[in-house]
Amino acid sequence: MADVAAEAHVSVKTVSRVVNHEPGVRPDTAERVRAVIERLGFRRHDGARLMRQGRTYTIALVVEDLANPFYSQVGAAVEREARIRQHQLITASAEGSPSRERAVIEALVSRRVDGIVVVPADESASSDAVLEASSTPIVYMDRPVRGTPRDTVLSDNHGGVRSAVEHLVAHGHRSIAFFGDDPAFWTARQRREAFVATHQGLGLPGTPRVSMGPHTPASVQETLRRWTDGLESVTAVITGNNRITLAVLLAQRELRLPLSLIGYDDFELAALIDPPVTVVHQDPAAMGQKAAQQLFARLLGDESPAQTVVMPTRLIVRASGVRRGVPTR
Amino acid sequence: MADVAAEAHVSVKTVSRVVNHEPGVRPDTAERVRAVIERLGFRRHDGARLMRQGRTYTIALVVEDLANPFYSQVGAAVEREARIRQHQLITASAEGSPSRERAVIEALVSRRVDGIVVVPADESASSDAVLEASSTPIVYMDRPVRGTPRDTVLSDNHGGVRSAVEHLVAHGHRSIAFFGDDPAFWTARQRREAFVATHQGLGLPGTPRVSMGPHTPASVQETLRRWTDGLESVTAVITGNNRITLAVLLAQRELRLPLSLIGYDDFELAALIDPPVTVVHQDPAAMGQKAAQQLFARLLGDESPAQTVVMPTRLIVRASGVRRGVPTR
DNA sequence: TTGAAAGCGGTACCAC
DNA sequence: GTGGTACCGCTTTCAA
Repeated sequence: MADVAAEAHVSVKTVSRVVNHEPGVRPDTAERVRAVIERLGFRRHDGARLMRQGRTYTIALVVEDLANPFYSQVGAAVEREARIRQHQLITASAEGSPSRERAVIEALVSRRVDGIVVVPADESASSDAVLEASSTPIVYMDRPVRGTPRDTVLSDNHGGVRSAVEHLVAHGHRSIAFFGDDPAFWTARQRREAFVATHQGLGLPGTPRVSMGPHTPASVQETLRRWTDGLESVTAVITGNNRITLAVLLAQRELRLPLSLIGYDDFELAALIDPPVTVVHQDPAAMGQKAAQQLFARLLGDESPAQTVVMPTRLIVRASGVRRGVPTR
Repeated sequence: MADVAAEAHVSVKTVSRVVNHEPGVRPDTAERVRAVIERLGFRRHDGARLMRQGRTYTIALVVEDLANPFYSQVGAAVEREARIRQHQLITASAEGSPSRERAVIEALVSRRVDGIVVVPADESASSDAVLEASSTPIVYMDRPVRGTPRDTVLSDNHGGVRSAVEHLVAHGHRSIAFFGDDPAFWTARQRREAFVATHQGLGLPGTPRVSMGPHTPASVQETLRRWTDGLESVTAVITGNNRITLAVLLAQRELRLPLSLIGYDDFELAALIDPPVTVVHQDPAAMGQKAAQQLFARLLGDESPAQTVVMPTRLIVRASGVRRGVPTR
């Protein structure tokens, strides 16, 4: 900028005015400056500018794994909200490790990102102190953290599972089982609780049959065999996520079990499986958008108390939820 | 930092030394400084530091759409390489628009990112001048650009299609058709050319049957009907990407056509479709990793001529490639 | 071992 | 309209 100023015989301040389209520069001066800028190939150094202004116009997204479709959809939505507002998005994976998450967040705070959206690795809010000290706005997604209330965007796990159970019951199922993910995950526990509560609430017979992860293809098969081997055979299964849906589909095919099935999370070819798979759809894009909007509201000065938003799920009815008769034994 | 210095009765330079673990500070001085840092909750401002050092320890990835599984896998791989090297990753979507891509890249250059990996929206290298002027290293992915040679990481489109055709021929197919994507895309044209070339190279009878996009479900059905209606009915189809594979599967089911099929790009439940779908697998993670490694090599001073790397594809054989008999008419 | 001062590349503030 | 200068928060350089 100093070079441009010298070359155009004006002060740096005037160059700055031209670059930033500030008023109060004579058109011919501005034109002369612009010509020099063009000739020298000058570009404003945003780092310097932002340092002076104290804002980086950058937000960050911290997730477990960017390649996971759920997170990548969240990422796309957050990036979009950022771009609309002339912000950049830094994405970082914590690979499910709280310590790595903490390190990542500390690095982001050191960079003075304006705000962070994070899908926390656990409920410990391990970087709370750092964030508190730096007063960097943060929005949690998908899972809440303990301690001070924070802005949080969750999915309606309870409602999602309930809609699945009700759909199956409406189609005549009375013996429904649940395959959940590792109970180390908050969402997995939520869905399990929702299943048990709905099971009891609807007065279904017997004790709710539940199998929590981590699962292996072998363990899924074994469990399915057990559940379908006997007088009170299970007639329908609800899964706790995508991966488990896949495992159950495979096991079911292997064992030739005509079980009904409702998966958690939609997947691209759900309509092409035979029968097409009915699923509980969480809307990751909507969740990401909501989280970003909440974050930007804070950046714009919203000082209201931290709020938790629960996003609705939607049951996408295909065909796998209808009664398929008693399993062959 | 000035605050810390004042509080610890040392100069800012000494604080700087402590923060950066530079030698030449007496242990007790360092300890005193550390105590103050702790008490004041001081964090080094990386923006200021990086400005002084002239490097941002940040790279960027520009793609069409982060939610697309191909790109999100690339993104995860690039982020991983960045994280390993203590860099941050800024991700940006250009939504397939060359002008938006240009704007995004200009913003990144203004931020002085150390380097950029980009999946270009078209072949025009629209931001070439900007990048050239700023001498920001860039690595192109998936598609080449015209003009000055640049570091580029491509997938072996020709080999991928050839392996598909050969697989079908090995299973007795002689009448094979190709559903490509919009020829506006370089990869779509590559794959079409590869199909035609292989078709002729293997001496298959007749003119290669090819339908290029953009496709709609209706157009795909119509084309399939035409291709299977007559004496020289097509017995196998190769698709140009994921989306088209899906469209063909749907149309095929609708029309009850027992066509063999090989899809381009693997997808999660390919093994669960009936019959399980054989696909040409490009390895997006490997491509992203390679591109990032190439970029970091440049950042470390590699001055060798621009190179183009072609990553191999892999045919994942399931069952949809075998002969399924003459279509019902 | 420690510190003073210049400077990175801009912007804020105020004078002219 | 335009310019001078302090300053953002840190590192670099060099002197003490």
